[in-house]
Parts: sequence; C-alpha cells; structure tokens
Amino acid sequence: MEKKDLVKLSGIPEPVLKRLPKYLNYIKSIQLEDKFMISAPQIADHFGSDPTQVTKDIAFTGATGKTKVGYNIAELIDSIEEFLGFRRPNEAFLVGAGNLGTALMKYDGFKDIGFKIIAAFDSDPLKVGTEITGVKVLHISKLRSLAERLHVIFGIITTPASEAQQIADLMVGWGIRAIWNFAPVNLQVPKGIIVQNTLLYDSLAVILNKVKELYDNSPENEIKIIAK
Amino acid sequence: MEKKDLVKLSGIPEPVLKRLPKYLNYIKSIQLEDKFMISAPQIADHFGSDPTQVTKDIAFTGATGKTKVGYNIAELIDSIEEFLGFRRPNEAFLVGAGNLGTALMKYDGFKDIGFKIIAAFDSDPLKVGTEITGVKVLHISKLRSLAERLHVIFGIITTPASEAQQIADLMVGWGIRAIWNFAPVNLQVPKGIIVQNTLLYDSLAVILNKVKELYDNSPENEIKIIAK
DNA sequence: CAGTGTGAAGTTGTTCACAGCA
DNA sequence: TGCTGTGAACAACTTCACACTG
Repeated sequence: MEKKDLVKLSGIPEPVLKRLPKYLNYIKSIQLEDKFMISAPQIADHFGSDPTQVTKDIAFTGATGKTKVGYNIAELIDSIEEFLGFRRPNEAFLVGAGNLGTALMKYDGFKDIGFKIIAAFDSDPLKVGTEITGVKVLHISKLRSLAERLHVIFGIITTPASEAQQIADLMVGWGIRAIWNFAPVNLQVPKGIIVQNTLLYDSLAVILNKVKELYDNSPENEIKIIAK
Repeated sequence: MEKKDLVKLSGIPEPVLKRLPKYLNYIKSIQLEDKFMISAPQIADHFGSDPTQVTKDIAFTGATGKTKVGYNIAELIDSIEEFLGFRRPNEAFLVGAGNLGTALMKYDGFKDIGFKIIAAFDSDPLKVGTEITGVKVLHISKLRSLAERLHVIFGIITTPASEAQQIADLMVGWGIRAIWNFAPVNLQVPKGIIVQNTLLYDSLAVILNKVKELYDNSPENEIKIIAK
C-alpha cells in the first residue's frame, strides 16, 4: 500500500483478453462437430500452449469445468462471450471507407461478437452515398449529429496516417470515448479517452526476425531451400 | 544447462520487435521536420512509455547515442531498419484478393520496409486476371510454379477462415517457409514452418474490456456520457 | 544538468507440481 | 487415470537507481 493504489483498475491481463477470443473460435468450431465437452488440454494442444494457462484463462471468465471431462461447450461459450462483453451490443462508427475499412465492414466474425459498424464515413465524394454490406457511407460532416443522436461511443479509424490525428480530434469532440485505430500513428488524445492502436503490420517485424534466424541457422541456405 | 539448451535461438524479445517499427514511424515523422537528433525520453514521451525501455530497445539494434543530445536520426533509422531486416528485399505471395488482401497490397507502409507483395492469388474467376496496384491476380493453380521459379518463401493468407488451412497446406508443399496468416484460424503446419497469426480483432477484446471498465467506474454513466 | 547506458530490483505472466475428484 | 483448480517456482519483461559523459 505504498504507491499506485488505484493506478490499475482492471486486473485482467491483456494476454488473457487476447487469447480468449481465439479459444472461442476454436471451441465454436468444435461445437459444429456436435461435441458437447471440451478440455483445457485439448485447447492447449490445438494452440501449442500450456494446459494450465488455458485453465487459468478460462477461470477468469468464471466458467467451471467438471473433472475428468472438461467444460461444457455451450456453457463455456456463454461464459467467455459474457466475460468479454461480446453479448452487449457494441455499435461503432468507422471513418475511412478504403480497403481496410471495407474489409472490416465485411468481416463476418464481428456479428458473432455483438460488434456492429452502423455507419461509415469518408471524405471522398465517390464513396459518399454508396453502401457496403448494408452500411451507408456518409460524408464526415454528418458524424457529429449522428454520434450525438445514436450515442455511439466507439470509433474506428481506417484512414491514411496523415488524416488519422485530425479524425481522432473530431471524434473526441463529438462524444466518441473509445477509438480503435488502424492508422500507423500514435494518436494523441485527452486523458480518459480509450485508444487501441492496431498496427496492421506489427507482427511483420516478428516474422521477418524469425525468417532471418531460419537463414542464419541453416548453413545450406538460400536457393537450396526450395530446390526439389 | 539442464534442459532446453537450444530451444530458443533468437534472444530478441517479441515486445521489442513490435515496438521498434513504431519508433521508426515516429522517428521518420520527426525527420520530416528537418530535425537531426532525437532522444529516448522524447520517443518515450510520445508513446507514453518508459525512457529506459526505449533506450534498451534501441540498444538491441546496435545504435549508439551521444549523451545529452540523443541519437542521430539518420543513423538511428538505418540501424533500426537494418536490424529488423527491412533493408533486405522481402518478397511475398498473397492468397485471397478480397478486401483485406487488397488493403495489404495497397498498403503504402510496406515499401518503406522492403516488403513487397509480388503476386496475388485467388480462386474467384472474377478476380483472376485483374491487377491491383500493379500486382497481377492469378489463379491459385499458378502458385506452385511461380513459388519455385521465384524462390519466394513468404506467404500471406487473407482468405476466408474456411479455406485458410487448405491454402497453408498448399503453400507448405510449394516451398513457402513463412506464413503470415490473417484468417481467424490457428493453422497447423509442419515443424520448421514459421507461422505468424494476425487476428485482425485480437485487440477488440482489449478495447471492449476497457470500455466496460469505463462504464463500471463511472456512477453517472449510460446516456449521460454524451449529454451536452 | 540532461542525456546514454547498464546492473539490480520489481512486476507481470508462464509453467510446474500437486491436491482433489470422479 | 485424466481432468480441474491452485499455490509455488520460474522466466520474461519493465522500471528503478545510478554511474558516466559532454
């Protein structure tokens, strides 16, 4: 009780939050095979991770298993989705209806998650007025009134880097509380606004590094690798 | 020397590999302002991180700074890019020329990084034969001969989840050694093949969790948040 | 002083070991 | 025996403290 008494509020480790959706995908795929139970070791095995880690991750959600058999799939799905907030309707605005934005709008997975992009905005007159999978693309100038009227607090930024900060500023001014940013810039926002930066290629450096090792560690490398 | 003697080859922590490209972006943006030096505290400040961490991250690249003034920007950029392997030409094939695939192909940032998608593949006859920013979309059946001829070892998967495993199997059979997978499945590949799974929405759970806290921690919540 | 650079301390997250159970 | 569940040991990463430099 010396310092940082209320610095961290949550307690749920980020790695856990990132692993749970993956489990969820896998568990759902198992469910499709008409299975009813799943065990932590089975999940761990599929992801090449540690069974205890899976057990502990699941424990965060409040789900409890039956010894020897594992977890009831339906209950587990419920528990994870509830815990992650996938059950509440999470409506978002998206700014930047380019390819990445379109990919997100078309992304099937979101609907399993209660996550819905309800309007898209762009400044390109060619895009304004069109519709992408049922979502209208509006001019940015419309964002303000809609955000207020619909009480939307999620904003997604898929604009070019050069515009991202400016859009973020607008979003903040208009009541958006949480920004999911795909532009490769570190947005500066007032305290209290949540920003999640998702750099599309942040794992590129990781994979390049692994490939480098691959070469460095095999004496017979280069062309040889592919030679039949 | 008890066990796992050669389990880990690299030594470069993944968090470091993920932070360095972000620094690189920022440093380049500073360079555009005709600055010549940059300090670790300045970088840390921009990202809200710890100056020592920045210093240590940079130390991995081999760059060295001058006390009191910091690092020479041009040298630092060199050093980071070289270290991350952004200087070597990294050519990749992409399978799945949908929106996400297109977004990647159009993605500006890659060319700063020596990363180039040199051909795209799809099974959709409507897409085959088209060209996206100068990159031809070919039928999947062409992948084999091209991979062999061009010695491409990187594969990017941006297909729907249902096809991803099958494509991965093909890639492996055709000499691809490293797969950057955007489909929401955990690919199963033979040992020795590098897989980097990038779940587009893995940070979604993180942001939803933060928003949940936001609500849980403000007694006057709901509608009030936006009320003028 | 204001910065780099580094060893030591602290924190967080992962893995191990094992108790309990059907 | 094969699983859940948990406390303890361990490893990885981050932050602190401080020596050093111009």
